[in-house]
Order: sequence, then C-alpha cells, then structure tokens
Amino acid sequence: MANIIDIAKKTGLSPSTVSRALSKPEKVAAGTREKIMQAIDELGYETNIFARNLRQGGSRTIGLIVSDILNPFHATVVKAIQDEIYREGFTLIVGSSEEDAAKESTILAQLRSHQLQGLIIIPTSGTCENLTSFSGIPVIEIDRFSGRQQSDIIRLDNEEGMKLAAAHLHGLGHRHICYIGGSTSAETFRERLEGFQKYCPEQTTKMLFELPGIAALQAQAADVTRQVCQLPASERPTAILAANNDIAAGVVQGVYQSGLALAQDISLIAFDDPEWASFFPCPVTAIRQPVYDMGQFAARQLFRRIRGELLEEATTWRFTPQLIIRHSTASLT
Amino acid sequence: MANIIDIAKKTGLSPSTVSRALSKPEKVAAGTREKIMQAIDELGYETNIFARNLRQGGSRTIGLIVSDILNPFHATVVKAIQDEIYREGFTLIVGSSEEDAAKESTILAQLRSHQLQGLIIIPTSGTCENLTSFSGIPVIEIDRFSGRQQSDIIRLDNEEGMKLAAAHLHGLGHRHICYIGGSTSAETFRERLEGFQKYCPEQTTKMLFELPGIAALQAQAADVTRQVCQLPASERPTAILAANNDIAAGVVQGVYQSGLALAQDISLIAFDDPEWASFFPCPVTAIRQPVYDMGQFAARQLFRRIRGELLEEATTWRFTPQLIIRHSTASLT
DNA sequence: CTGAAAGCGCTTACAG
DNA sequence: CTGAAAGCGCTTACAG
Repeated sequence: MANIIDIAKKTGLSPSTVSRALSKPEKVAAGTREKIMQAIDELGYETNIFARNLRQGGSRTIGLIVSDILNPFHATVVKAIQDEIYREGFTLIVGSSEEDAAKESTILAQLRSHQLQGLIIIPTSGTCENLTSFSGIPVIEIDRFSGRQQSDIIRLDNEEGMKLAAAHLHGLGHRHICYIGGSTSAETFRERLEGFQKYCPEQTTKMLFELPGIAALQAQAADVTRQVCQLPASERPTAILAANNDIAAGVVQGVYQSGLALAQDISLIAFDDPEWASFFPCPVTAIRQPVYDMGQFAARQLFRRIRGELLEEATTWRFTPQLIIRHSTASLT
Repeated sequence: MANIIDIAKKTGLSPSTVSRALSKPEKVAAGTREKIMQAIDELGYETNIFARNLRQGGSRTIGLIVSDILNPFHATVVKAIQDEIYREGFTLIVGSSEEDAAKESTILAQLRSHQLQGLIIIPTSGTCENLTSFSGIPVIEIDRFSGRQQSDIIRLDNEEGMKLAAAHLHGLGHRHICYIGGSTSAETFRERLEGFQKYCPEQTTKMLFELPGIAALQAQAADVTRQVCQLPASERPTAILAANNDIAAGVVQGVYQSGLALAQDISLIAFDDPEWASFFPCPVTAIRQPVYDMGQFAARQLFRRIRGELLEEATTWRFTPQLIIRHSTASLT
C-alpha cells in the first residue's frame, strides 16, 4: 500500500506537507492540498494507524469486554458503544469473556498491548484483580461491578424496578407471590432480591427461589416453575416474578408444560424485556432496562474521562427501569 | 508504561536481547531470560503492538463486519470468529453496518487504516464497490454475497433446507401451504423461495408472500398472517413456512392475534431456529443453520488464505441445515 | 549468546 | 506556506 513518501514523491512535495494536508488542511495552500488529495486518490493511500499511534503516543483505541455476546443485553451494549466510538473516530476492540474469569484475564492481557485509552467492561465475578493492571486509564463497568475502586459504574436501579413490579402486582390484588432469581453472589441478583423483600407489601405471602449460578438459568427456572405449578391452586402463588430474561423464559416453559395458562392461572412479570415477550401468545409484562442508553452513557462518560473533563471521583450511575404492562399479569379482583 | 529500553537498562542488557527473550526465548541464555522476565514483571511491561506491527509490516488484525449485531445469527458469528481469532493471537475489530451501505463504507474506510490481513463480512446489499479497495487481502463473505469475484463465500444450502421443510409438511399431509419470505433482491430469500418452488410437491396449492425489504419484517409478517388466518377454514392454507426468524416471530404473533392455535388450526415451520422456538407454548418446528460452525469455518478458511496454504480460487461453501421437529407442525391424517 | 545500528511510516517542533 | 530532521518502540539482519 502506498505510504506518505510515495505521495510526497508523486507530488514533488515533502512528507511533512503531505502529513499536514491530512491533519491540518488549513495550514496548507489550497492548490497544494488539491494536488495531494488527487495523488492520494490515485495511489489509494490510507494512513498507517500503527505509525501514527506510535508517533503520537495515543492509541485512540477503546476496549470493551462483555461476558456473553449472545445475550441481547450485551449485544445492545456493544451496539450502543460502537455507535459512539465510531463517531469519535476511535477504534473499538471487543472481547467476550463467557463468564470465565480466566478467559477475561487473557483478553485483558491482549488488550493491554493495544495501549488502550479506556476500557468498558461487563465484568464476570471476581474480576477485580484482572483489572489492577489497568490503573492508568479510565474504566467503566456496566451492570455489575468488580470491586475496583476507581471505576465508574453504570447500573440499573434494581430496587426501583422491584418497587414497580411489586406495586403493579399488589394493585392487581396479588397477595401470594413467587420470586425466582439467580445467585445473590451476583450483585444484580442480590439487589433485585432485596428490592423484592423491601417493596413487597407486608400482607403478602412470599415464596423465594435463589437458583445457583448466574448462567444456564433457564432450565433450572423451568424445573422450579413446574414444582410451583403442581401445588394445589389454594397453596400456589398467584404470580411469579422472574429476575431476568433467561429465568423468564424458563418460567414460561414451566407454566405451559404444567398445563397452566399465563394470566388466567398464574401471572408473570419478567425483569428485562426480551424480544419474545411482546409477541408471545400471552405477551409478558416486563420491567425494561434502558440498555442502549446505558451503553451510550458509558461511552460518553468514558470519553469525558479520557479528555480529562471530569475530575470528580468515580461514582455509580443508576438508570431507571420502566414497567411495560402487557397481558401476563391478571387482576384478581 | 515501561518499554523495552527500560527493561534493557534495568537488566543491563541490550534492547535486542530483551526483544529476543520475548519472541525467540530459545535463542537467549536461560539466566538472561529469567532476569529479563523478572524485570518485565516488576515494571509491568507489555509489548507495544503499534511499534511491533509497524516494524513487522503485518498487523495481525482481522476485520469483521456484520449487518446487525442484535440478530442472534450475527452475534453467534461474531462469537465463533472471536474464539478462533484469539486462539491465533490476532486482533479482531468488529463493526456493524445496520444494513446501511453508507455506514458499511465508513467502517470499511476505518478498517483500511488498520492494515488488515483479512476481512470477514456479512455484506449488506450492493456492497461490491465498498470492497474493491480490499483487493490485496483475503475476504470471506457469510450468508450473503457482494458480487466481489475473489471472495470465498460461506452460506447455507437454502434449497436443501426448503427440501427438508417441504418434505416434512408433505409427509404430514399438508397440501395447501403458505410461504412468507423477504425481498428476493436478497440472495438468501431468493434461494429459499426457489427452493420452496422446486421442492413443494406438484399437487400442493401454494400461496406466496414476498415482503418488501430485508429488515423490519416482523410487523409485516404479522399483518400478512392475520389476513391469511381470516380466510375461511376451507380456503386457508394448513401450514405456513416462515423464511427467517423475524418472519416467524410475526407469524406467531399474527396467528395468536387471530385467535387461532398453532398446530391445531395451522402448522408452522420457521427457517432459522430462534431461541424462543424451543420454549414457546407450542414449540416451533425449525430449519436450523449450523451458525457457529459457519463462523468458525470462515475464520479458519481466512487463516488458511492468509498463510497462503490455499491456492485454489475462491469458492462458495454450502452448509447443510437440519430439521428440528417440535410441536407446531401437526399431521392432517 | 549478545549488541550496535538501521528502519518500519508517521508527526511535529523548528527553521526558513 | 514548506522542508529537513528527529524520534515514537520495536525487530532484525549483521557482526562479533
């Protein structure tokens, strides 16, 4: 590929001038600029980013690590951040840790050699030490947090979500509610469970399931749901609160396998708003996270940090969820 | 961050030796090597990849452009390719074109400055000219093709998929089948429609819908399905063949909105096997693509090309789909 | 087995 | 407005 010296030769100018024509066009005579641009077109020149980055000492590169790219939440975050980063002319390098701290660590090591100017991560459990070597650059953590002190953290207001859900169910007359969540070793599930405990009105009978782990929850949720559905109607909860989209999928599966019908026999609210919730035969009432906004905010916040516009200490930013009422929550009155 | 000269100073060795200890350890005395490794640990040194790439003239970087990262097909491709590429110690830069040729072109321009050694792309329509400047490096196209001559192409055997679907429906006694697909300006939809035409047995009454466009198909499919469902039972097709996952979602929605039941009133086969197909109240019979395998093969094929192991001309590779029989296809006999 | 030197392609003070 | 020169951090023949 043509380089800046080829362009210089072709135009009879110096490499300095060619470089300037590209980076500070106003400092170059109009005629000169045109001649250069034409040569660039003809020879198909494109700046060698390695040389530029080496010389300038800045990589204009951001790292992004999600823990499961197949999860729509994560894919949406990738998309949002990508949109912002291309706008800024930065390069984004994406990795997926598959909820595996060792894999995360490997990816992080590779990223380090790219002289990242910033990092955005949905950390997997116990990631803090993986991040210690990133002390020099701003780090933003989404949805979960590693325990690293200097990170900005962007999360849902999980308690608020549970407040919305509990109030909705209570308003419909539900007084016997089943909560199914993942392991509270994950902060997100801990907060959701706490929110449920806190906002579920006192006169309500609660049934709680904490599934082990944070992955492969769907099958487990289906099992648990089948148990719940087998209870005689008088002892059975009238509503289920599924603490994330995988669990919601399992609940739906379990309910139908038990021969019951959503809404009619048992109500359901899903935390997260998976795609299928809207076109399900019985569309599912959901607590929706503003995922795209969260990703976008993460990227913008990161750029503010990189530019040094923000001198405050790292903080946690909470985003507000929204209750989407559909047909899976029936009134008992 | 520490560089190779810092390590050299600290150990009293030359930069050459430090570099060699890293890249060709066997050429350096064991003791020297240890001393160097220790210094690297202490100072937290990490190779500057820009300097290395600049010097070596190769970027060890692959570009990947999908057209919609939120589509599970695309997300799976990203994951598969990522897995392969990390294994090879390469860097992957991912972009999403959002089915927009202009955006694709912008991303491609950015990628060019990274001196890519290879490119994998799910091209959006009419992309060929966007790719002309990538004449020097191997390009692999997945699922669709741009028209570029020198690309390897990896696709599903769509006709075979339709053959499986048609045979399954025919075997169950269906003789009145509705096909709903996207615009045949997209090769994939063209092939699926052709496959349907070709393998649908002669005694069958066919009803064909070609929706405009290749995006936002769900709502359109729901509309069309409602029309179909409103037909009197005697004139109504007994089965619907949905040509991709978005269309399948719309069909499901349309069927339920019409008050009909899947299987019982009307059968459904979905091309692609979306996550929800398996836990739907009436789990959906599907034609599944080996998506992960296709992505993995793309990456491996690309590496073969990069290494020059493959001298044959670029070809099209067809992957075989699989029929997953669930409950949405009922027997009429 | 180790070191001195050149060079990858670019940018950037500095001089004119 | 333009050019000559130095240097970013690394690797790699070449010499010893």
